[in-house]
Amino acid sequence: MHDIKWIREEPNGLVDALVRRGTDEAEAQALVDGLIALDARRRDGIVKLEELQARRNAASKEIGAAKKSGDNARAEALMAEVNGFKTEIPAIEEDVKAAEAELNDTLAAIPNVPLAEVPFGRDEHDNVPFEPAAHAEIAGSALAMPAIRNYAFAPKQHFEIGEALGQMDFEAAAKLSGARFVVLKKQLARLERAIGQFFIDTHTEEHGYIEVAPPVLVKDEAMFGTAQLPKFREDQFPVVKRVPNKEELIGRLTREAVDALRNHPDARPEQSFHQFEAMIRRNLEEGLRDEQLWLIPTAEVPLTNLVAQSILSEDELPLRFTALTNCFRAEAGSAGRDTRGMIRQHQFNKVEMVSITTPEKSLEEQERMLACAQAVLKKLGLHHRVVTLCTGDMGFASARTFDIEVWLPGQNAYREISSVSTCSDFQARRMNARYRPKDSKGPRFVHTLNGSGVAVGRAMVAILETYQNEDGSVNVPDALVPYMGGRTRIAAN
RNA sequence: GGAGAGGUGGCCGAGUGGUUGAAGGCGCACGCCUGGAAAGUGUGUAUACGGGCAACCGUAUCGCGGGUUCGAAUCCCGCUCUCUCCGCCA
Repeated sequence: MHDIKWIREEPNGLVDALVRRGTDEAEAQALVDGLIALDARRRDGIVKLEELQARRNAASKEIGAAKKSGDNARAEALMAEVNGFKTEIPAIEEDVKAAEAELNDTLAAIPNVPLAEVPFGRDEHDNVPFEPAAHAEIAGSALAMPAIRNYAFAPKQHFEIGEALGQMDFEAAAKLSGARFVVLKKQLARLERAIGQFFIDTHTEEHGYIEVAPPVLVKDEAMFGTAQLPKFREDQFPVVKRVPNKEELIGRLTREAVDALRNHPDARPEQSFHQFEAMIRRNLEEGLRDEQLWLIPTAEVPLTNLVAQSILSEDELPLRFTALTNCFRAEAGSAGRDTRGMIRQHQFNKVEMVSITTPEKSLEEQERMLACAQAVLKKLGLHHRVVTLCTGDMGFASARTFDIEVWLPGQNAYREISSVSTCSDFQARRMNARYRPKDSKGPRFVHTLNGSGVAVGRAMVAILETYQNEDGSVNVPDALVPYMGGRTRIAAN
């Protein structure tokens, strides 16, 4: 979410950012002009409103004073004057609210500004190689990049391997849940679990992350904070807890309340019951709404929102959280893509890293986080490369993103296995997450970063394809052997 | 799910319609006192939005939303969260 003050003062900053992300220039200009007009309308309203409120408050105080001194005539006169505001104030209030709501809705759908050094581009073909630089100090980052293995046979794809082992069952999953799910069995089920354990242990024990076990169902506010909502609603899985027999319930409760009032000794005239009934009904309808939660698409959502609505002290930063969770994605726009195998599922496990830092430290932290993600891949001996996403390929909330693409010999291709982003203060604004600088000049917004550390399902895909043998068995990478009960090889049975 | 109690500033806690943005205390900051420190003492100590070059001024905020009123922390309604007891449950 952008600061409207910044837009007001530097409208071209946002226009440029939108154009770099691929918006047509005229369209971007119109959007920004609209924002500025809404902001002007809102502020004009506020000035008028506050003027009236100030007069009302002053008069009310005088009324109090007049009544105290017994000057009833004066009190009456003031009350008559102030009565005039009773329609004027709410009308302006409503207009300010409407302008503000429209302004916020529009702002909420505008993506973050890419950092100046992010390469311009339209899509993933314009991404550029990333050269590892400043993050050599991270444990594991000194390990050499695993080489691409040579095979004396044609390497198979992971689903061919898994199905031949009898331990990866897409048909069973389809029976239970439909397309884009998988059932793992035996050693592959364990391998999946082992990979997650290994990742999270590495990040907590070697990289200083705090392990978190968060809810995977979250409220609208959390999804708004990390910017899945409102724009990407269709990509999410909603979970609704319905209020049963709502209409009947509201009717009954309203009747009971009205009867109670009617039977009250101080019951007022019949007319006031209708007003009362309307109010009760309105409140009940507001209060008994179906409860709507969302399945998280990534642990970024709960982890980042841990700091929502808070003011941290600078000493606490950086905060580094990690979690192993299920992730749920509707994959609404991906019909036909990656339909075979485990690459693109509605449900998968992922280890996520989230850092909360000061603005000064966020770029450095992003490289550190990238190194942490690379470290687990190197320990597994998985060849990969890193790219800096171009402006056109970056996510909505990101100011700069590095993708790690792991080598899949069966597919003969690099596939994304981790995405490491700094969101600058974009999410922090949405969730009002701030910190108090040491030289306290009032609170500032934190910077939030997130990165996969890494996707468990895709890591398993890479392991199966990388460590496959000609006989269909798969070697267990050394780092995972302890997590596999000492087993060094996965074979049928 | 049922019954009850409660939610006030960084913390504790007063406050049932009229200079209460909020007493008092603790904490914190700065000063005085002291050889230095403790004790003592004085002053200050929220956030957001809007206006102003600024000093500063205005508005809003006592869990959240709505209502009554000239005026609400205070009265009414709904929701929510916390605590206690009962029930149910992995």
